Amino acid sequence: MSNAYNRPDQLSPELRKRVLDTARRLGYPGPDPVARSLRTRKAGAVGLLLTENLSYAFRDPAAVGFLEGLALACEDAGHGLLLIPANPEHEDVAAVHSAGVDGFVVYSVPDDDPHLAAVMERPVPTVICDQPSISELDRVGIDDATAIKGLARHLIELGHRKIGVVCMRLARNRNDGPASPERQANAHFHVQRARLAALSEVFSEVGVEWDQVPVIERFDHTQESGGSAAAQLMEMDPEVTAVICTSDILALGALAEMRRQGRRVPQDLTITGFDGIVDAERAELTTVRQPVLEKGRAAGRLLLDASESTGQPREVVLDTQLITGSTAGSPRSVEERWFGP
Amino acid sequence: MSNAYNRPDQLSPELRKRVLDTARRLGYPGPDPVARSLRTRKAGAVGLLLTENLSYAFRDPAAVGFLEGLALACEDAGHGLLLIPANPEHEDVAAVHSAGVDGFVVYSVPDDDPHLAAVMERPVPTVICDQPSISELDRVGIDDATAIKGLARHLIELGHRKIGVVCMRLARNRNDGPASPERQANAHFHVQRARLAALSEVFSEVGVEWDQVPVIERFDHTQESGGSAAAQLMEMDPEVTAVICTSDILALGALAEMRRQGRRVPQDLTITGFDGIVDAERAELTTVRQPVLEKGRAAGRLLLDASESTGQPREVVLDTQLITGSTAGSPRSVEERWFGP
DNA sequence: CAGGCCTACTGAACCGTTACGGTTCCTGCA
DNA sequence: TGCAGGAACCGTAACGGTTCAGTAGGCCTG
Repeated sequence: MSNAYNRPDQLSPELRKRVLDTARRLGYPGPDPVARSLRTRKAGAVGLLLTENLSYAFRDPAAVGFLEGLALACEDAGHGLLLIPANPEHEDVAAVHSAGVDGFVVYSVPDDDPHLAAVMERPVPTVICDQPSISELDRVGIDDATAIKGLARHLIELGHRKIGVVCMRLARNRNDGPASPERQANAHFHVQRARLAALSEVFSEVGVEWDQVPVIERFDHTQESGGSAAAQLMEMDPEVTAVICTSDILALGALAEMRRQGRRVPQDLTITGFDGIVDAERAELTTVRQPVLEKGRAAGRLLLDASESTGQPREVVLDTQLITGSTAGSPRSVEERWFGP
Repeated sequence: MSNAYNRPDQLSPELRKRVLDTARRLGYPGPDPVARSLRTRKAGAVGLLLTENLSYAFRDPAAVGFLEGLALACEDAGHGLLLIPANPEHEDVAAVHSAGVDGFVVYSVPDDDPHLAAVMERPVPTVICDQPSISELDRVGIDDATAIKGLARHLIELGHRKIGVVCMRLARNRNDGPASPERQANAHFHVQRARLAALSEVFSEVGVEWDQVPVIERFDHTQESGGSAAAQLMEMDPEVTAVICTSDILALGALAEMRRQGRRVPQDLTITGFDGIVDAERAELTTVRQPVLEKGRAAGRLLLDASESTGQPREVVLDTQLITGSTAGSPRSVEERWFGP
């Protein structure tokens, strides 16, 4: 029966025609993809898990770039891309359990996310991107420590010693405000943890005590969050000369808010970002560019590549690039800052 | 067996525990989603078909907005969103046949697309968005004619009579250049056809002969296309005082190219777009805003709403809004244009 | 002419789950 | 003690396609 559809060489043309004709006459809608999937154990789709509302994937430019790359890889392999609804509020893992996919790409979820646990229970290949650092799984990412160290050294060369940090959420529970050193060290988002640790390391080398460095955390990843976090930071510690943000979105928000408050950037205050999104380029933000599209594509390739025979988990580490824009400059002395040059 | 997983109320807690324990011991990975789909006749996912490379969905801001809205609706219903790879070059319909979904959303495909035909053969509900106008199917869109007529009347009031048009692809075959009236009338992209027809109607009312109006078509929907199309247009007919683009992307490209050529907008030339994307706002483009996110959400709702009992195909028409930016002004006389004011 | 082989086609088992009906067993009431 | 009724549990039949073994018939060869 289904031979007529899929294996034209296995039967004579006239029988095939007869079968197809009667099938049409009977209103047969063609082979059922689900039944085929069950039998062949192939779904022809890749599942994407990310720990935000689904629509977030389309709001964050970095995520959009990643998705574009992933879509590219899927397309090459003729696979579909299934966006899995994983609301971070509800711990409803059903969507992961009911996703008919040949593998998962996990993007930017905390290492204690129940959805991630559910994915790992599924007997399909999985590629982790950026966020959780799980040793047994294939992984695509950047060297966060090295990347942000380059940025930090740049600021140190410019003369900055009084710095502050604005970072993205560190754990699944909301904490909009200062993040204690413990919270930093125990962060469930590996990327944020690595960046903070690297900053701590580099600045310690030049005598900056990390406990004294204000780190403001924001749960929501929006420009508004960046703005309010920067405001909170400057209120807590007005002597800060440089605000390091762990994402461009936050940095752009901080930039706008600081300028709104009448501070000149970079004369009065240095602001830096991370990611290298298009809007950052437009704003001439000093930042670290990471190849988001390539990241997505690499993740897809890793997942769909059949030559995964090696039992060893594979790892792809992509290069980053320091972008010196116009939002970082030398700090002015305190007198200058208060009384003008 | 699977009762233990899905129907805890049907059996006693200790049996459930025993079953689950032995299941784990035997390495049972949990109920198979594909088999469940087959049995329950539900896939828990919505398929999205669009006639571009998959990654295009993430490059065009209007498409991204649409996707965000669609994702929102899917999320509410706990459904996944499956992006179906439908390469417009290959007529490979297999991806449509093998998509395990409960329904399709078709976005912006030509009405003679083989993938669309394949979707219609599948016995699942389908919602059309914007592009193909198929009478039997549910549909979400805007009133393209009315929307662009408002824009056209605005230009007419400003005094424009010598206009040119830059439009997106009109059919599946590539034609980068002038589009003949026949090609316009036979366009397989309903939206483009409707807009051109509406423009023709309105300008005819004020004595403009449509055959004389240059319409430049571009296959690729990029800013580069918009720029080169505008250049070609002005070369063909230097007396044109207003370039109407059928998308913001094209308009932004035209704007950049015309300014690069030294023309002042709007003093020397008026340029308008369509869609109302963020970049257009930033560029103060005169355009028509359409609610792309709402469109996606409406499509999702329509598809997932069980109350589709009425045999009648449903239709949602969303409102649009004329945005008067700073890229449209009164035309200068020919003398002024050549010799300065 | 008989035996063997190849082609065209048919039938049945299996993929893993859910739905449903049937059986057992226990409790409560007369 | 007998019986009704319900809760708990179990067995089995689909769901629809793929695959593979098996069969019939035709053709070639010794």
